Amino acid sequence: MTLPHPTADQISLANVLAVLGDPTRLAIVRYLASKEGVPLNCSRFLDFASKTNLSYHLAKLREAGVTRTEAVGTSRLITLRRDDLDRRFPGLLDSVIAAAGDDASLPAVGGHEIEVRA
Amino acid sequence: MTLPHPTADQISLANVLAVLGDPTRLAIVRYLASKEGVPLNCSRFLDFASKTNLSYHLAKLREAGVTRTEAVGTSRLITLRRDDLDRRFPGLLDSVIAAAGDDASLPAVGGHEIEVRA
DNA sequence: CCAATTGTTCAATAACCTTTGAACTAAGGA
DNA sequence: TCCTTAGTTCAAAGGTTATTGAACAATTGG
Repeated sequence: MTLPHPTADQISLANVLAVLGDPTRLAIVRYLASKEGVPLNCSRFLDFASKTNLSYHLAKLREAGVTRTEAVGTSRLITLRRDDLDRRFPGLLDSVIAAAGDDASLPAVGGHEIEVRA
Repeated sequence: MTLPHPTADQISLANVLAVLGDPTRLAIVRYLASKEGVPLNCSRFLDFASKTNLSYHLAKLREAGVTRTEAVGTSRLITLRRDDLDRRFPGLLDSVIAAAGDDASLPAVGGHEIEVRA
């Protein structure tokens, strides 16, 4: 893990909410949740924003403590920090994901066929 | 009810999260939750911001569908839209309020002694 | 080594957010 | 009627956010 992440207790509720309060980032988180356990690289999110813009949004998610980003080769493997978020804010992530799943204003979670190769 | 409110299904998740992602508004919501059932007027929130600024934040909360504001005389009576929020985003409000209660970075919920007179 | 792939950084821009004080409206009481 | 109380509106300032394209760095495969 090369990139800077907050520790679990540095994660602030207001910050997490603010970061999730953006449609692009909410779509990213929903997509991560739909593939939970599988680390996804940035290119998996290109439906939601341009490459440059993804770099920005993924950094916001990481800095807020919502995601963990691991550098592997030229890739960044991204996962939800479910354990830390659940410990810190029980039930929050689940209710956000469930609500996002019902939200028609968000782009649908697409089905790329190829997962990241381990 | 004079002031404009979104209907329950106009309430957007991203917007609710964005609006709650501000420490002042989070403190207001937490305070409302701590007195749930009791309509509070604006002056009850003067610990959190100036009068002018409260007007701004309370409008944001109302426009996002988080609170309901009723004009009574020169007062505005403010309540949480728990029913609508729970129907739309089950569990969200409770987990936010619970998390906010544990968050040391937010101002404590103070105990004014006098409730609004019915 | 060369080229392609992955993603970051930078500067610029436009939009939006928060906060302020001064001026305002509207209702209620003396 | 006059004053007070409760909140709103306005314009301005300063800050942050989201988005873009061009340029960059780093790893990997041929």
